[in-house]
Amino acid sequence: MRTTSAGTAPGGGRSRPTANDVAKAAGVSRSAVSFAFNSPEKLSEGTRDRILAAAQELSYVPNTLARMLKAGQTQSLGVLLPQNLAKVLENPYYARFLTGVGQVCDEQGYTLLLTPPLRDSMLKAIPYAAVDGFIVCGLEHDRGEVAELRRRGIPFVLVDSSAHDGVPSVDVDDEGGAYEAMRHVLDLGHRRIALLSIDPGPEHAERGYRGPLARRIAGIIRALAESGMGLDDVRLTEVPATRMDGFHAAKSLMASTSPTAIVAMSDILAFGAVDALHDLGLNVPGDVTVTGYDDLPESSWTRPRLTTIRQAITTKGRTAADLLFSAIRNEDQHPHQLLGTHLVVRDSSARPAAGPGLSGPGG
Amino acid sequence: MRTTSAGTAPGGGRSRPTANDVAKAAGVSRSAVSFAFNSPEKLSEGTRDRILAAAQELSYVPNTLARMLKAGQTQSLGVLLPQNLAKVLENPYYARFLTGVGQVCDEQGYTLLLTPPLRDSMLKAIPYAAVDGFIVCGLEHDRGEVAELRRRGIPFVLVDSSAHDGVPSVDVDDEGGAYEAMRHVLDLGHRRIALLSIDPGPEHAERGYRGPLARRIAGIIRALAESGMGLDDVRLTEVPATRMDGFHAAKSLMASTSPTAIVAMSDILAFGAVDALHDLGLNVPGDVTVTGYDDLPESSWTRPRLTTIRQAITTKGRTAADLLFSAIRNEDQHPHQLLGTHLVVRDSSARPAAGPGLSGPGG
DNA sequence: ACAGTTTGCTAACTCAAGTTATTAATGGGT
DNA sequence: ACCCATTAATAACTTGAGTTAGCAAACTGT
Repeated sequence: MRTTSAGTAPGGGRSRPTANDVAKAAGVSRSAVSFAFNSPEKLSEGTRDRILAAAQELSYVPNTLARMLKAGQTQSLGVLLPQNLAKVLENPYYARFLTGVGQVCDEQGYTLLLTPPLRDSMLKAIPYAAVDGFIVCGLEHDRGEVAELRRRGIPFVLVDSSAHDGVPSVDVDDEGGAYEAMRHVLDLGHRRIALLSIDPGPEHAERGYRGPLARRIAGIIRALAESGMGLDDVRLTEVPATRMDGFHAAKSLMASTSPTAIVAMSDILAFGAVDALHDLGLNVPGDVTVTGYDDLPESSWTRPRLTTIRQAITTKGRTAADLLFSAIRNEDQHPHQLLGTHLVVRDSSARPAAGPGLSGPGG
Repeated sequence: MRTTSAGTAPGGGRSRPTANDVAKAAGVSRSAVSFAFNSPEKLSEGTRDRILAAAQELSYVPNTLARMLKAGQTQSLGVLLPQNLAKVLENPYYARFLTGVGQVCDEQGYTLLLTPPLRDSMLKAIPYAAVDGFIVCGLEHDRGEVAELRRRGIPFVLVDSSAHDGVPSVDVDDEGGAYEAMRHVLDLGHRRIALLSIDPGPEHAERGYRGPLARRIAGIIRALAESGMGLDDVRLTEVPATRMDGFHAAKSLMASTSPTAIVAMSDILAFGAVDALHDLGLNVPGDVTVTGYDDLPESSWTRPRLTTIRQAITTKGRTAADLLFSAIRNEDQHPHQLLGTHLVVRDSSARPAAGPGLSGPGG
């Protein structure tokens, strides 16, 4: 006994009426029913009205899946995500990225299907997504997912991977961005520096840094090298990219090495760090310099306004979606897009209080 | 001439291989191919391996839509939205709501389909969403969309509507929340009050306030009435719920009536108002009291920390999704859920500077 | 050696549509 | 009255799969 709000059909039929039921009710063939909806000019006015009346009576609506199957398209765009929906949706970075994707979907009249890993596997999630194309987030080109998408013949675009031949992708100049951030802090004269970075996940041990994080670390190393330093000369902490983790990491950082500057690989982490420093009664940037990465909208609202690396996250989403749509339409287009980054100096960075005095670039 | 990355099939076939192609290649019937994947025990080891080998060779994968059609389920949950994807995704309120929905989807192994209006019509969007159920946001029960969902026999849950018989819904005690916010400001002694409210949209003229906004206004009126005031005694401004709009509205508000308190119907608007007041060199709450509505996470990070009305947005999303899943599973459950609200007093509200001195509750 | 069971596979049906080829009935022209 | 062109509707095919019923061959028991 189901107590669903359904069951309006006077015939008392259990399941939804199909075109067949309408055909029977109107005394015509099933083809005629289809014509009544899709090519009304092929039927006489009388028959058409009779069919539509019967459809109305039975409250018939064509089945969405069947129509998609026949049409060969879903009017839906998929985003293959590396994390759970809850994690992704509470992350402002993804909010902005998806906004960009959403802008294009809005223009094209497409829906947006968020596809998180199924039982911790992105690969397993793919067969459950009925979409015309995928935007794949944070995945290397040599992963099985790419092969799977190839076999399926579904158009796709990689985001935040490394540019690779034959695989369309949208990337950001992470190396340059991280370089600029570290260069800025070094140029200000800081030498006791903490690097607040993002946890590379369990695969890191076997594979090393991958994707954007690998490029950022490379940029950091380049900047340090220019000042005669190496990664070993900075205090490296890796935590998940949440405000809370940034908060706690900054606290334990201050308790141990007490750096004069904290270079965070994400604005969220930087916000948490600023919170922690305020909590300790320290002034930013008077006592400690903090820099972020991403330039989220919040970064210009916080006090002090955050010095950070601007990457056009929304543009990245838009570009990826544009690329994907031209792939879906089979248009030829340059498959790689590289987006720039640049330093935005605001109020959270300054020279160290009692610094060694040596400044000037090009150390 | 297509230059897609597809086309691995040695046969040179244009489209993706089907189970039929595999059957031909392996010299068996199509049924056998299906069995090889879904009930391997029904086939002899040799045949099964031969089929799987052929499938591998042709890089065959079962079609997602066809499987969904036959199975009668999509493993996907839909959210029917009243606004464009871009607008929704950049709105922190929705970010939190969808996080709640996402939590449940993660547990259930479901994907999440965001369905914005198609050509400005939520109704037209419904047929293009292949989902097992819908969460419908910000819609009254008497709208055509509800009827359409009924005809389709798709389970659904309304959110932010008004509780109504037979239509499952999740609602928040908006009347009580708005009452508390205004009560708090009145109790502090404020009498020159501005109400910074959300633009009710184009339908407002013919229909009046609807949904949560109607209830909030009602709560405001109740609180005012207790102090012998009416809506006419406060300055009412209605703008879209963005930080920028809050900023500009507060500026023009201060230029005209110069209220001692701004009661905002959304935290976002309150943030913008605080920005504007700081910009004018005014102190919050010293010169002007500001209260918000929603209690977004940001509200406890801003300086001053925002006095606001807490509504459990994430819980609302979770509850809606839970309700929807039990509807999908045909379990009987109480179809209405009402979530409470409560005042969170932080640092953005205080007695007016040179106020009339009269205080005490129960005015 | 023959009846009875088991194994292994396929034909035919199902999900629910859209589309092409074909037939039956009508209308017009000579 | 007969031929042709047009119209109106249907049968049959297509999208791509999963599932039941049933048939042939091989195997078992007496």
